Amino acid sequence: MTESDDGLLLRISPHPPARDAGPARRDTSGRRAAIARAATDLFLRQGYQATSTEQVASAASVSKQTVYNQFGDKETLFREIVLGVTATAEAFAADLPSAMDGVPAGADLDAALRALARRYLTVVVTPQVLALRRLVISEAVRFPELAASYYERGPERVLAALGALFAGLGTRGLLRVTDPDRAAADFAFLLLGRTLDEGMFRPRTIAPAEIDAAADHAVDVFLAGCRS
Amino acid sequence: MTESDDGLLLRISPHPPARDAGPARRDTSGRRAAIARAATDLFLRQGYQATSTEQVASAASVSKQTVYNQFGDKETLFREIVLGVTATAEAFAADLPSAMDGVPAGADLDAALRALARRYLTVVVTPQVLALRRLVISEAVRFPELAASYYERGPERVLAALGALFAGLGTRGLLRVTDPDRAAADFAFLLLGRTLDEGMFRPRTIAPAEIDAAADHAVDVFLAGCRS
DNA sequence: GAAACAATGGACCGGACAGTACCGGGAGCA
DNA sequence: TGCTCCCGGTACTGTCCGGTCCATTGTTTC
Repeated sequence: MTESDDGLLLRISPHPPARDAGPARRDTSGRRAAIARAATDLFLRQGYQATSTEQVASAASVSKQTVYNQFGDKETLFREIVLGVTATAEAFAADLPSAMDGVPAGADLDAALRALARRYLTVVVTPQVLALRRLVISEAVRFPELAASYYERGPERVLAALGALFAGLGTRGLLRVTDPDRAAADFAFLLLGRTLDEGMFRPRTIAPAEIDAAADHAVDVFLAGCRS
Repeated sequence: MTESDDGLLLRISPHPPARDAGPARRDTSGRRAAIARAATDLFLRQGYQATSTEQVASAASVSKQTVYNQFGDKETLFREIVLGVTATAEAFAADLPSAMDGVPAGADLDAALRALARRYLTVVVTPQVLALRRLVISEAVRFPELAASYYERGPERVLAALGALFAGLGTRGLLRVTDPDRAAADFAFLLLGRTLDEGMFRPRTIAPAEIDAAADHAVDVFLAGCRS
């Protein structure tokens, strides 16, 4: 609670869903955002069960009643927080397909893939992303529909975008791909698998050099299988 | 609580650590094992926080006091359960290196790798293994040393055994490997990545045909990179 | 057969926490 | 400026759960 890392994009809707009619009487949206920020920080660091609504309230410099007025109950708050943070992954997935539109020749494909791999891995091993994964997995039993929604909007959407990307490279003759979706999964898990898996159990900081090495290696192995 | 799937190996020590001196007065080990079985089932299905010691006791047809006499407190019980189930993975890892000692020629390498991949994937997507992973990840914040221990004895040990296997195949000239550990991670995550990742968020049963297809594909891609 | 001993089991305690009731005070309106 | 409405803060309630206490029972030994 001493410091909160605000490097995290928040997509919490600034208006409470119930009372959008009528003029805002007070500084409602500011408080709501403050609660969302505090809750995001606490949930990601401590998990759902371990954070009490009182903790959220005091971290947001707000009373507990305000939290309940804004979000209804703890489960709703949690859902909004998780979906809000998940939006970050959606934004990344949306950028992926366009990332390699400009690749002209086969020689540059290598470099472009390496750059893409580096960007991808860098985002995924972010402490916030790892913490979100841990959080969603932790509550997958209690909130199965939330876990499914996260997977769909996050990892699966990224895989789909990657598949579309590879399909495009295939039709342009730059890559020999029979099944773009499988190729996407191969690429993704060659790249992320080890780091992501270890990151679930042993939090540690990944050095940039390590990221570069992993990205280069993944691209090497991947291209060995489907260079055209 | 209606039924407990007992397909899970349990390696809980049948004797309480404190009183191994003196003759056992009652049916101590039986009760201890029953508690361990019930706790394993409940922890894997519901998680640590959501299962109360009373639930464990009643599922084991035993009183709460007996649980506390046998295991001290809830945290100790949890640690023993997790380490006990983890022993399953250790047993698998111990079998891996010897799995391919008898591979004679290069033609059979393909088939042997496919069989290995199929066995590996089949074990890892077991509901019990997935549940254990989810459980350990869930409590990684509260029990960091347990998470580290699980990772070390489970996934990391399997990767090390796989690395040793590939190193052996390399020296025998059957495979072209520069870095056996990296090759092991590549193989493992090509094979498991997608299924394992999805399994964390969306519990579903994996059809045997799906396992075969994934195993064959993983071996294809892997061998494309390091066939000698 | 009896006494001693230890584990057992049901009742119990203290704390934590989600959610609520009620009152004070500030914002809009006349 | 005064009135009204509604939001927010404090204090509270009911519940659940981890852990403990003590009477009881079954076992072992003499």
